[in-house]
Amino acid sequence: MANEEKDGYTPSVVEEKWQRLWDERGTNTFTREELENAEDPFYNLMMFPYPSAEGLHVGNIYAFTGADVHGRYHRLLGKTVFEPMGFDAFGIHSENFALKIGSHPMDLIPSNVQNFTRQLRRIGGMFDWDHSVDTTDPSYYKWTQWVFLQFFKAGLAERKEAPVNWCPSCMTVLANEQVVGGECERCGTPVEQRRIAQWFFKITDYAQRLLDNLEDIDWSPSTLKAQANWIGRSKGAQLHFPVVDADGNETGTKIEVYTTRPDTVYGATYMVLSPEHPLVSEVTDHGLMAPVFAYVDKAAKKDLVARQKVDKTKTGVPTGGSCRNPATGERIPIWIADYVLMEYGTGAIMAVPGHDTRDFEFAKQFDLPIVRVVAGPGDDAHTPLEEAYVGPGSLVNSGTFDGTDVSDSVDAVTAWTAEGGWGEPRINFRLHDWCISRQRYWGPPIPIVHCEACGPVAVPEEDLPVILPRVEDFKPDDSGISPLARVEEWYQTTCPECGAEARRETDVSDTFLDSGWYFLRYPSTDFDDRPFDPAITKKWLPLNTYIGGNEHAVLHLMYSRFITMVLKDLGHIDFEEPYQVFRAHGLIIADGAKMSKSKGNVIVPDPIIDEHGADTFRTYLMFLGPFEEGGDYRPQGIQGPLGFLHRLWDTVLSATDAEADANVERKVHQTIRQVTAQIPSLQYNTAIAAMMECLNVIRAGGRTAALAEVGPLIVMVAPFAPHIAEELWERTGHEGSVFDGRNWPEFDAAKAVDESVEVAVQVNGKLRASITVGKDAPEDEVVAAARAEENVLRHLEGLAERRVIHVPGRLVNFVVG
RNA sequence: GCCGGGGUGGUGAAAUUGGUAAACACAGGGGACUUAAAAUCCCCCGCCCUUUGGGCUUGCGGGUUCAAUUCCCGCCCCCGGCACCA
Repeated sequence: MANEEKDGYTPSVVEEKWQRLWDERGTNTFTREELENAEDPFYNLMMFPYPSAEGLHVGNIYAFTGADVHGRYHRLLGKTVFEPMGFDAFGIHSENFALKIGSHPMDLIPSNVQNFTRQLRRIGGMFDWDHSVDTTDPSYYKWTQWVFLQFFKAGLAERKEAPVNWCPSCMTVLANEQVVGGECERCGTPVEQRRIAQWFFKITDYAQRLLDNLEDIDWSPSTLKAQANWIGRSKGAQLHFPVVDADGNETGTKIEVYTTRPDTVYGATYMVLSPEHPLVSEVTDHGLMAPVFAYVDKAAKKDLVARQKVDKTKTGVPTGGSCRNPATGERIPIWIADYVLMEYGTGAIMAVPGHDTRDFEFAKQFDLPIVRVVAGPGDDAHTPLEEAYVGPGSLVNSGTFDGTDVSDSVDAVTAWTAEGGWGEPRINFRLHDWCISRQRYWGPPIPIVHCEACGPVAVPEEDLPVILPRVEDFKPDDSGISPLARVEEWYQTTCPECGAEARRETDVSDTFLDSGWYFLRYPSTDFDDRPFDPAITKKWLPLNTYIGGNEHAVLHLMYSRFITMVLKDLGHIDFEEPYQVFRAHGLIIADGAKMSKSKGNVIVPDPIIDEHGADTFRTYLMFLGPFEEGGDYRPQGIQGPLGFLHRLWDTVLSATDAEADANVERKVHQTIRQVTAQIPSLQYNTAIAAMMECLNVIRAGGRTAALAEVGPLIVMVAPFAPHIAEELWERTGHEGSVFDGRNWPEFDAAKAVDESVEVAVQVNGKLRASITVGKDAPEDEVVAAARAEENVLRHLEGLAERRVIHVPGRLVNFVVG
């Protein structure tokens, strides 16, 4: 073996032995009965990977190892820790990769999964391979389709038109990633928007609950913040602006606008409709139809990526039509501009250029009137505006509201608009309904049949799964929208309700639907007649810990929370938040950047494991920085943990049966205290440092250790280096696995107490000496000892002592002057 | 622009949330043991000076305090996410 060492520690031999024994003994896997009867269940999950052709890189291993350490620690506390692993293998990634290399995803995925599995076994993860999932397996996506049907039957899945990127040359829908500089990545034709019917899940119905529940779950603060921002609740008012004709008479039509600043309504000097707004043609003057529709057309031609880009200059056209501002009674013009989005609010705004930066910019561009209605400190009603003023102040030029502080003005003005019958309070969310349709091949078919007479009809549950057929030509091409729409023998069917000829839905569902419920499936993979068994689900869920990357802080975590909530409302489960505890891990940095294929700095784990072994590699990854922050991967750094494990091996195998030395024992118990406190809070780097320090004390001066001294270290190192821990556990006379039973060392506070402490002595805050005193020495004794130090005396000499500060066990500070 | 996270030796990083800044480790230097090498053990390792001592030092500038990496105010820079959300 390449890594054989003189001390007899050969990682590859030890690791192969224990990985084989774990498999043989079923150490990491549970039977259905074990899951049903577990006494102290602990469900420890990490986000499952997408099985790429490249295999796992060091960044993936880092995440999985950190989660595995957490799981193994709880196992050592005696819990039944369920730690499954699976594969999120559907989606555009796999599809595009298969297209690129001229292969088929149905051929690629199995070998990728096999390679991932091999790598995951090699790093010694405590994965229950008897309860794995692969989202592309019909036995899994059968239930993904079942989830869809529950939503459909509950009225939470609806079909509506939505814009997609459309390549007019290829006649196909493009994902945002396939639009390069506004052009189709394949043929270079400019991409436009097209509205097609798609399936949506009504997540917006749950927006408030998704927001409120954030209060009660234990997640990384940054993730909570990201979720709250994504939901984007804002409080304001919906106001109705009457449209007026050329003579100033109301036509009866009203334009609805949403605003978070109803208090600035006196400053609304024009209106803007989004190009897609239904009232565009109604408000436009006959003479201006041509330019207005040219503009609307141009906006539609922009692809969705370009449309969202913030341009320096705003564009727009006047309609010639106008509204009356109900606050001022003045007539104001109506414009069309694509800086107003149809998807948010009402698709129309009242423009307040004085106090909104975008409106200000637009007003300057088109020379529209700007009125000040908020006066900041030092301003009056006539102070000119050089830019939009959005700060605090009081209302001016606002009728009876003049002088009202802006902080109380929103509610006051909203109430006034409601009294006048032209407004009401309104809460808005930026969260949009979840479009789950994909006009693609590599996903689970949406289990719907379209019947001319009955409309969209659910495929009966007993007919699931709707199998994704093997289609050799799954490339999006010029024959239609979705690849499945070309497979006539597949989509032709009969209506489950009336029996007439009908057509299957040819869109597949979003990958986030696959990953939206997978945590429910793992404990129940022993059942093929139900998505999740009620008894097992009750025992094992919600999850105890979920660990994953912050790149999923929004979408995956939001969608899976939403699905869980709906399943609870439909009576399938009895909890609504799947992840009690979520922790985001940090990123591994290589050559100053996040590891990624495009940056070319990917580090492959296999050669490192070949050279040093999985235990050393794991320990190094956990040592190189705080787990939640990530850190720099430096190849040389592995020497530290490598030497540590070798020294541990040597120390344990040469240990005697002698009594533990009192000083060493104190260090050991201090270490137990620290490691026990730090592992649950994922402070792995300092926990490992503490163990290194402890071993240094045990070995100081080359002394021979007593087994009683090193014993606890074998167990404490086990979450990080499980193989060597097993081997040393066995060689020190234990039977079976260190992970069976509650083997975590007990902390004895009495044994950890230092008899004497070192106290810093300062004069005016500057360190002048350091003294050693008994741990409970009274203050006057400590101060006297401090004062007696020669170097302290010199600094006190001739100066008046004003104060003495004594922090027991830490310092004495003489304040003189 | 907004929201998060950061900025500490040659390097990765620590600091009990206001109490001796730099634990642990990498790299580097010196020594012991050894025929030799590896392994192991010991010592040095922020900067500067007039070196049994003294001064300076946690991105920059102020402040509070006996005491600030930690708290407050004002800046600069880096990383991640969102981005015309009215």
